[in-house]
Amino acid sequence: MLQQLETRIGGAVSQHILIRYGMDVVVAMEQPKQAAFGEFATPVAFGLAKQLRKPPRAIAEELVAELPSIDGVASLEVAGGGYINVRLDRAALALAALRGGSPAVTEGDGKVIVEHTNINPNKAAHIGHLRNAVLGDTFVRMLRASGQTVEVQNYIDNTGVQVADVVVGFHHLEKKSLEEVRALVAGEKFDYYCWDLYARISQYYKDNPESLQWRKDMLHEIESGEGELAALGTLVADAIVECHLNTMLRLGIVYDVLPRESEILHMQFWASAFKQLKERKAIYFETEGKNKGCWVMPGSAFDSNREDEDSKVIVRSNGTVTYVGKDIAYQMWKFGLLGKDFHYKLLRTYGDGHPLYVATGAADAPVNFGRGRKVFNVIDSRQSYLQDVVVAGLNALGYDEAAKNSIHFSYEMVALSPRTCIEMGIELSDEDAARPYVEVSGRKGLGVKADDLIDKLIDSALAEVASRNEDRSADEQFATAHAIAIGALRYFLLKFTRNTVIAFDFQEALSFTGETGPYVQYSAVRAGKILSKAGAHDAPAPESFARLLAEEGLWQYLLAVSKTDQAMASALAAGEPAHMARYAFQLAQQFANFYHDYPVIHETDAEKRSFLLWMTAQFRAAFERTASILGIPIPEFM
RNA sequence: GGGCGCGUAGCUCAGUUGGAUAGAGCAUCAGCCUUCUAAGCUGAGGGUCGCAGGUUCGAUCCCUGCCGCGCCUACCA
Repeated sequence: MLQQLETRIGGAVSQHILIRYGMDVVVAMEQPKQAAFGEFATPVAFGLAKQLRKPPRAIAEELVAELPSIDGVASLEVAGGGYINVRLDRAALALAALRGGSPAVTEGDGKVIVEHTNINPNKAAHIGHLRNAVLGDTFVRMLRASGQTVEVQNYIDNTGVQVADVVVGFHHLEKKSLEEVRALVAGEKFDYYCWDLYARISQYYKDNPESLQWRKDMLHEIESGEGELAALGTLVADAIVECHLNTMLRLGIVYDVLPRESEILHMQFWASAFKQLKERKAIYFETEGKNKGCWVMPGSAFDSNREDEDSKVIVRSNGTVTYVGKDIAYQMWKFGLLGKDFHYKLLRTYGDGHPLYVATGAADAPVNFGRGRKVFNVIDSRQSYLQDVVVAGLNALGYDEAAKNSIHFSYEMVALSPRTCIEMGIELSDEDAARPYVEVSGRKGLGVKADDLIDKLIDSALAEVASRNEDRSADEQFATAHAIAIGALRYFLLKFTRNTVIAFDFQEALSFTGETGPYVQYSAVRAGKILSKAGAHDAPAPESFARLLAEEGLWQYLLAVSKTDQAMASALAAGEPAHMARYAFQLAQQFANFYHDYPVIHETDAEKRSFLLWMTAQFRAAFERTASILGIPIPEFM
């Protein structure tokens, strides 16, 4: 509601400038550095100064004197060299909050598709995958909270090189039969087993380059979809997908549909895309040079600085399509531009009844996916070049709208701090030890597994919870520890802006104090505790608002809880879940101060006590809304 | 070589389309638990916003050059 007020004030000033000076300007509203300057400020007079040939301060004074009164605004003041500071009508804001201002919801005009996670189904998920999934999931929650219809896709590359490599490992290195691998799948931590096997086969290739032929042959077997080895590939990939879904579920991350590469192949999505690309001359057949015999996209199509010689191979000389080619087909499908569709079957139903479908070749479940208006691909920034090629493909096909609405929601990688590498017993070269971080590598088996990290967080939280809450049952303690682990992990991954490389460090990730998820949870729990202890209470008397809000501290707290929508709007506009996380932290800081300054339950002034309880409830509501957008659960106790 | 990104306190990072005295956490030091949970609160120290120019009334932010670092630049994904 503060959000709407800000827009309204900006609009009123803009309107007045248009009438008074005949100038159409956008009035920027900002938050003053100091609370003493008021709630909003605009430097609009500075911008007008040059054109009006008047000092900014004179213009500001003119504006303040002539502006008609604005609803919800108590006063306007000129400050500094020409700022216009806005002071709000405190009681009016409180009254609006009491009546329950509706959260700002933008009307969605079509489905938004968010694709995230996309882990190769050949080994356990690691910390880098978690950043992708948590960013994607949080962004989805933000979009949904703002009223948009969102479909969450998790693409499964179940026929790619990485799966083939692990199958090679099972077949050639371990000489295991389908049945033997089936037994492994039924056991514990199959994804961990594959993690090690993948590292082994990668090393084996390195030591025995001639064995790379195994990989080529295996890819053919898997792509054909027939025979024992293809069955082995399916077994491995499906089992690992289950592991990943379970890992993500621990963090509250769920999906709507899993499109799969195997279906893209078998349903010949690529053939349709290939036909269109050829017809529209988006790609051409290279007859000379290093790419002779390939279908390529000219470099100038996806990068204006490139020469056409820097073309990107889409179809190899042996006739097989590259990943980018398949990705173009998949992206076309997302917009409903391919003229083909998957069929689906129900893969699982989540605890809350939410169904998850997986793509299949034959009709089964009567559901539809795709046909999005806007598509966000959550993919790390190392793949920006490939994402450019995909968009260029859409452009070349004449799908300008789709190209414009294809958004690479990029983020930097998660690396490991040298200290953490040493803790994990990873040997570092002198060169690596001197760097600020060390890149993780699935091939080397170098990385922090997601489940290990979650386990470690739960253990650490449980020790703390148990020592503080001896009277609680083991189940209750565990539930809280789990919530704290999720809160700590999700907040840790969200507090960095997207283009910051995270140097993962156990000590920082396991911290529960300071700017962390548990700090936010702790504040929310404390607010809940006050409310439950106070029991039923009446709404505060509106007549008391003016008196109580004259107290600067209380006014600042009311402002803080009223800023959730603003934080959301900012986070959404910037595409930065980190902004939402920061707001959650600031809210927690505000509550910590409130908690310290006002002994709510012990307040003797009845009117004030009623108001303080109401304020506590406002805090609690803001926490619940914000935490749920961040996917951070609030435990019953801490 | 080219493309993209980064460089802000001892460390890790924010910094709202250019705006008022550049912020937070950690770490360090000094305080605060018979009062709704100390996973907390208060205070202190700590800055040439990589360097040099330019644009502007005003630059951490925009432009140019330079220095340092990272990623990408495959008929891998």
